[in-house]
Amino acid sequence: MTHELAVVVPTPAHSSLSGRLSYRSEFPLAPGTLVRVPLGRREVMGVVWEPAAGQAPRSVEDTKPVAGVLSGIEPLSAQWRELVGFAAQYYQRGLGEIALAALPPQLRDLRPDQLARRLKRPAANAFSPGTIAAVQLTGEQQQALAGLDGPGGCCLLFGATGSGKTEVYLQAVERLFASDPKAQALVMVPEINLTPQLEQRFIARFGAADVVAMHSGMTPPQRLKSWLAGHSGAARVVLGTRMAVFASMPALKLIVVDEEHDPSYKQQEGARYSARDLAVYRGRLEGAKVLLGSATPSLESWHACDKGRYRLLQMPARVGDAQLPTVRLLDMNLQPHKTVFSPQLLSAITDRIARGEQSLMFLNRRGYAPVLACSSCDWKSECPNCSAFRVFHKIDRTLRCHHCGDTERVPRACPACGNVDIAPVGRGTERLEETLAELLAGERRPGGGSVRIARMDADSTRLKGSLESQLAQVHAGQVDVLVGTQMITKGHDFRRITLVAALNADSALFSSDFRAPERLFALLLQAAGRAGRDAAQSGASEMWIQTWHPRHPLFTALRQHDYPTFARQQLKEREQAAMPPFGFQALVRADARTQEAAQAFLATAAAAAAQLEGADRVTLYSPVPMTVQRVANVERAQLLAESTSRVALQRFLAAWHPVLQATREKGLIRWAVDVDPLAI
DNA sequence: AGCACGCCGACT
DNA sequence: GTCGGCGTGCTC
Repeated sequence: MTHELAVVVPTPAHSSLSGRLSYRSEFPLAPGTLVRVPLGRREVMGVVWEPAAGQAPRSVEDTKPVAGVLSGIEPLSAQWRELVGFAAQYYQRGLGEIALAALPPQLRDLRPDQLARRLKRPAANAFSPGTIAAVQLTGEQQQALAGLDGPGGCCLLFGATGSGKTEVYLQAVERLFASDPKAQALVMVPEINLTPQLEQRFIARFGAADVVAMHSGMTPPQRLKSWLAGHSGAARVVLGTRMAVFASMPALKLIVVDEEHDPSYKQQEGARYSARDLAVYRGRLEGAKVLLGSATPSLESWHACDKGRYRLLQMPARVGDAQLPTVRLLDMNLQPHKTVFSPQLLSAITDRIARGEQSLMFLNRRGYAPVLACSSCDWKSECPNCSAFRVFHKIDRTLRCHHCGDTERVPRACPACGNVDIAPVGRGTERLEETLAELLAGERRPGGGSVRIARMDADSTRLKGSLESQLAQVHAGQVDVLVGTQMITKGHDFRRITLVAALNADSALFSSDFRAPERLFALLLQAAGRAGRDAAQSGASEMWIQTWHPRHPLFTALRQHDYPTFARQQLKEREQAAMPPFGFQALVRADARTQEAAQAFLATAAAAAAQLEGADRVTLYSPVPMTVQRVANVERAQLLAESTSRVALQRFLAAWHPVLQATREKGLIRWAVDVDPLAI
């Protein structure tokens, strides 16, 4: 007997094949079964799905038979399929695109016989039980942990930096396992860099056999192994980056999203989903508790607490009597022109050096200088392919475009007029390191040696293992001053740092992006959180901000470590402007040969949208070029859609999708919808 | 996305 | 006369 099957396969949303395809099989196959099917001239992996409601099946002669079944693997659960279905619908992507991207690549790439061999290989991890016992919780931590048991599925753990959120996560998982030995927990972190240290802590507590990691830095065999361990239930803790939100976990009972405010949870290319939002949805779907943690929650989550949708758990104090650092604002209007390090800051640094303490200088800009310019003509180091400047990297004497990767040796003389006097404009971490080294050249460490400065950014940590070794040097006290980008502000538990300084915070103050203040506040508070984590030194720990706008309300709130006041004020502004979380947005982005073509495509699609369902409740703005208008010789434009109703916006986007698909424009390369965009 | 087919410039 | 450029279109 022949069975009709609906199968999702990896086809991008562009083609009209974004839904289920019909195949036939001699045997009935349960939804969730992994299969290989012929598609055009090739064979791809697919997942059996439930048939689409109200879609007439194709005639049998139009369908091809399933080519093979991955029989060694249990079908994916109904909840997993529902999560994928929701993500595809909400973020306007193909079912198969999301489903297949959520599976380990080796499942797709391995030949059936190779896969069978992998499945037979015993998952025999040497049995190594956790060795580190739970530590005694503070009163606040105990209350937070107890609060998890309250009503409602989603809690926001609002805990100061250094308040011991990780220990709460650990004990929440521990208690879950005590009550249900089969239960599984999913723990998410925003960045790959943060997985190793968290993994260590979880392994120390629960043993290596129970904990697996899941992130894009792993090799394909590792990823397959982790995925299978989660899917079979053998791994009780899955720890990973945003991709882990789709991990198949049959007994999922707890989801932790650490640093839930972090923009990295929102994918910025391909399927632009928010792993944090999907985690909340998944929690409801699976009946699992969701614990969002942050010292500076997203305004979305904070607002959800205001509305009673999430429960707020608070831990304002640091563990072990450690104090939060004193925030000091340094008015740059009172400094001589072109001051980089004010004398006050410099003396604060040298004081630390004399005491054998460490300082951290935070500047969110890589390279030596963002622009190189000719002093006699108007030449600047523009990228030939992008509407952006190439950044001067002095270390290897290159000009590098941070958008398209274009790299060139620094010219000896101005390429336009031949003048040899071309100079760096502005300052990145490389130059900051250099300037600081000059300023501190005369200083001595307690032992008499010269001051040691280290730089940490994406360039200095590019090689595998260099991040770890650099961190180890800092921890071992071999560094006096650490200069770096936001990479150094996240998560790292530096014990000897008592001074943090932000050197160019102002640029974000007057950004046109309405989320810029929220991001800046989070970034600065997080940076401040690197100081004084050791209680013995925390009393003298400081966060310095050099600014031209010391009276800005953002800094006033930051000085008090007062996130709630900041959030209240921001939410008020957002409400008045009907911005998220009070309004809902989606962007359509278009890439084309010319800017005109990109905008024409958007304009045509917008004009055709007027008649659609829900169009009266959605505002469509005019197409505009993107901030960086051209990248790698592709022109980019975008169009904003806004509504006060999430449901109306969703309905409209669903109706608009086929219109966008049918819109033809010469020179158009691709387009994509970005629902709940982080930046506009 | 792949992978075809399809119609125009520099090579054996 | 062919090899190959990437523009357009299809895949149950």
